[in-house]
Amino acid sequence: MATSGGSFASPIPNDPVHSVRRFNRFYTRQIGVLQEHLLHSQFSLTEVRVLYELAHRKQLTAGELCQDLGLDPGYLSRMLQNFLSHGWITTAPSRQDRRKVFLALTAKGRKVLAPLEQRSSDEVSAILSRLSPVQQGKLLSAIHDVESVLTLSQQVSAPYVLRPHRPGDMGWVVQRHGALYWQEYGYDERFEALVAGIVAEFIEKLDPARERCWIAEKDGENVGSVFLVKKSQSVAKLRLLLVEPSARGLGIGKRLVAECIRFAREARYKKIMLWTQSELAAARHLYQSAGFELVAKEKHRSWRRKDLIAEIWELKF
Amino acid sequence: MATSGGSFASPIPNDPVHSVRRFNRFYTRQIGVLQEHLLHSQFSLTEVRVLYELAHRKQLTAGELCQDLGLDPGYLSRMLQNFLSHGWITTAPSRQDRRKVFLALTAKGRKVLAPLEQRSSDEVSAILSRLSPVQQGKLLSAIHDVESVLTLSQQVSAPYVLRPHRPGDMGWVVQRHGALYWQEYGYDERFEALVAGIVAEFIEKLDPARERCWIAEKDGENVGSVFLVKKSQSVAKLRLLLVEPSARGLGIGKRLVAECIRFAREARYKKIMLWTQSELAAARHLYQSAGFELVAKEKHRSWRRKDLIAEIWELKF
DNA sequence: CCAGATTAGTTGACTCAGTCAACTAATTTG
DNA sequence: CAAATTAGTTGACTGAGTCAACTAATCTGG
Repeated sequence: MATSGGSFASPIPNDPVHSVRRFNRFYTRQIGVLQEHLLHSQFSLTEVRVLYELAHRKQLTAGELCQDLGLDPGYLSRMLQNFLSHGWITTAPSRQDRRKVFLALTAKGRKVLAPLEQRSSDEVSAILSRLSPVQQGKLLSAIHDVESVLTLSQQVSAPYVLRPHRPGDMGWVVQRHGALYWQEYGYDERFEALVAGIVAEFIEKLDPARERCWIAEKDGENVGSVFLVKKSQSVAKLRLLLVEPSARGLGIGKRLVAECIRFAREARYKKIMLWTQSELAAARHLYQSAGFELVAKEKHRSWRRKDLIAEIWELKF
Repeated sequence: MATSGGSFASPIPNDPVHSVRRFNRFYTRQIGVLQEHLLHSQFSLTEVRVLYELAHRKQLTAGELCQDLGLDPGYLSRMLQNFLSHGWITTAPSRQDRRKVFLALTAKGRKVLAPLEQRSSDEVSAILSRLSPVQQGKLLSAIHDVESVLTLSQQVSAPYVLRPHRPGDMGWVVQRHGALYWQEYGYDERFEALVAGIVAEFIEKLDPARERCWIAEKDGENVGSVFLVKKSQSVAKLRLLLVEPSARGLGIGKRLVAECIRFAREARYKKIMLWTQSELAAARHLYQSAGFELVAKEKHRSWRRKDLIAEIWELKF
């Protein structure tokens, strides 16, 4: 493995971020050295990754490869045709969906991959063999710790995705607004009816170029929503921001608001306005952080509540 | 960070090579995710690496950047000119060597780099903040272990390089052959004289297209040698293979022989032959492993030794 | 001391890994 | 059942990086 620059015996900074970033640079170099033999193979790194996946998974389609390896479909298509022409893979059309083909490595394909796999193993083996048993155990234990800590952390707080709305979401938005605002703030079913009217109008009059709904999804479940709707040609409205309690603290709300703002700018609105209640502290904080300004307040009695203060916030571009 | 596929709780294979390779794939994905923001910056990954080095080192030349980052000089040249035109770097010609220029990041350059550095730190910080203090400590301890084990291992067995001969090497070859063969096998100074004659003829009659000497160097010191010389148009001779005792066991001898063979093939010889003594067990094993075949043996008395058996080995292409 | 070799960096021409968009055929959806 | 969407293909292109020839400066050996 390539030697890292400078003496390792120098004092380790206490800053964990610095330590992790330095480790990342260090390990990038290790991986670079290990992969160097691939640069001298007949395959590019990406080709090796594709062959590797084909060797280790069954019933694989091109679409899945694109998804999992982050590849351009056109690029992969050409790569697979090249592999086919060399006889390294076979294709079998899916019976369920004749657009899809299942890909598999042939014996010949395994044969061309085998030396690369062997070489990769040999290089790691060489590294390990330079370590004493004690040092080797220390290394293996450490990489196991790194992997387990990070993997478990990711499982605990798996990332969420924002996606456009799809059938079923509107009902969910209405249902969850109704339930949560009742639970958390005591707003009665008239609030839920208001939400239902908002989403009905959104769907009935949707202008996709200038209006959108985002749903936050985590582990296959909806956990948040926000809408941007057109108030006028130059003014947009941000509505129905909601994050499930179980998904709070992950930055979902902030991200939903940011997406709204981004889209509104793209759509060349001059302003976003929104109507909220003074007691929705978390939401108000998000708006404030995003640059919205409070421009109006008004006391009102609604949804079986007698003490509400409505607020209007605006963000000018 | 991206979640790795499958459950981590599955039994860990006992094979250390497999574990390290899996960790390498895992960590490549982590690093890939961390670097993704760079893909959306105005800089390529390589540009960021160059800017980073300029930010953290002084008295840096283009040649040093090429050397340390493995960059093509022409490519770097254009990159640096681009940086210069944006005002991100300055150049100062060296007083000692007017071919060289010293490079430095300007305040403007630091300004464009700063958000990327900040973003990198923020991402690592986000990861760390998702960990409990206990888990964070575990991670930091583990990466420290990985880095220290591998770094110390590399310091102990820093890689060697093979390079062509340069002035001074011939004397070294003669001197070390003389000393080592006397120490290890009792060959007297007539052996050293033989070696001197071989290297003298090599230099005097060198045909660089078809003859070469390789010197193995480790930590700035010569630790091995081998020569390939022309016996006839179609036959090459491998001569003066030597590895210092302190550098044995690292595969240097194998590598020297392999380089000879590679070069001989390139030069379109049909055969390599060599003359060795039966008692040079390590060398004989290397030749055998490389495909050489023993074709002749002859007892002889030389160099104050009365019991030598000379052997002729050949490798046909 | 000087011609030839080597080095530091530049310029011209090129390769190819990967991107983007338009396409065809098949499937899904309202 | 028409329109929308999806899986994969094809055409055209970009730009990160390579290779070789170049200029100017330095080093080396005779």
